[in-house]
Amino acid sequence: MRERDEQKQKVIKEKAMQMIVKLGIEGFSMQKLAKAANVSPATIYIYFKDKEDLILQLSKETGDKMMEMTFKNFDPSMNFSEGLKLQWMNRAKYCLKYPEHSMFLEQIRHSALHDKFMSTMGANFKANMHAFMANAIKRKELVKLPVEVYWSIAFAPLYNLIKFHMSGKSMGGQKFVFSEKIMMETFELVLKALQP
Amino acid sequence: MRERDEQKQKVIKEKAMQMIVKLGIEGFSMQKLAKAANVSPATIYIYFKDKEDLILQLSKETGDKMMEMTFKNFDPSMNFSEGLKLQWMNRAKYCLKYPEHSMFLEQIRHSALHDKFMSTMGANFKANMHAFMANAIKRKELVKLPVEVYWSIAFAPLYNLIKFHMSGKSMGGQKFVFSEKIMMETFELVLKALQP
DNA sequence: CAAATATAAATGAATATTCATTCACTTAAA
DNA sequence: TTTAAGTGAATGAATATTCATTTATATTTG
Repeated sequence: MRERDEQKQKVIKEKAMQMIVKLGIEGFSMQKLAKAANVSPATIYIYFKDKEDLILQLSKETGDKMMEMTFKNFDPSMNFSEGLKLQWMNRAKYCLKYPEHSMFLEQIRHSALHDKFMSTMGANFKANMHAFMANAIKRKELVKLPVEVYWSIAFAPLYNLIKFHMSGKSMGGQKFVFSEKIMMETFELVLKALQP
Repeated sequence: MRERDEQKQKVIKEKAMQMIVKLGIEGFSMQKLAKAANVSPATIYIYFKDKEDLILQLSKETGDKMMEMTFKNFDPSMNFSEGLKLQWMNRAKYCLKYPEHSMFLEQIRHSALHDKFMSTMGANFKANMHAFMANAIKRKELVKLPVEVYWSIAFAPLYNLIKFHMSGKSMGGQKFVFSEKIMMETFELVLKALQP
């Protein structure tokens, strides 16, 4: 019996991600992928049921790693400003260390596959965040508000900065580069909004 | 000489937008569009140079209308909290009145055509926003900060709420419906962050 | 005023390419 | 020797775009 060449699967996944990031899902095809990964189109079908399965598997792995890094060293019982800051740092670190992965996830988020992807995503992420919020509100370190409002203020600004950074420019087309200084300046204002 | 049936072009554009919103750019094709709009594929090429031209024209028109509504009754010399509130109201109104248009623009924003689209977009939008910021800072109604930080705090939370609303759910997959109450609650916190 | 002409709109079928996927086959190694 | 990995070429459907015609109508003629 011949063994699977796991290296081969790795190359297929890497090239698939690169291709989706560069060309969008609309520009991604199995035949182009086969060429880029130096395998026969048929080989891809040994490792993945079909195109959708390939993209979903890739999404799940990437999403899991992102979640793992986001909650590294995090505990829902943490003091609010510390806990939020840790999450900002973790998220930023992930996006800057793996820009390709985070751009890939962004593509998935805006594709027709988004729902199928989300249904595989962590339920304990939700639990974690709720516990963190509830603790912070009880300790009067956070104003009382709906989760959606909380999330929108606590994280949307960070993701927006990262989006500017990724595209290399902000709204007018002006150049923009992310820095810890800019991030912390933004963080302090967000904290001001959320603290009682 | 036979005249162009402008109604026909209108139907083509409407169906194109619907199709892109429903299926994503990756699921959009000229032949499917022809069928949906009840015209011959060749007819589309009378009105548009090619597929890209069609999408870009549609994007430009949609983007222009969005900008127009966003800055309705707005003046950069307005008092800060009033001016920002007006923009929030205008943006929310646009997204809720034309959900299809705003979802379409969201698709374009995350497609390979995004750069070409942005290059056609308003330069006076940039000027407007800068003037508004500068005035507000001078009057000490807004803390001094880089445009990117300003934008990320001033608008990203609103767009995030709208995104939740459009998808009908928030982060955990929980149901979510936008309301003016929720919006104003968020707005007040954003204001707290941005005011000195 | 009506018939003829000119012109561009509109078309359905065709083209050449690319797509996802499968098949009959070869190759490596347990 | 057996088993599954791996293949290149094929399949049939879908893709963007064009072609040779037909159709409608504004203008020009008789």
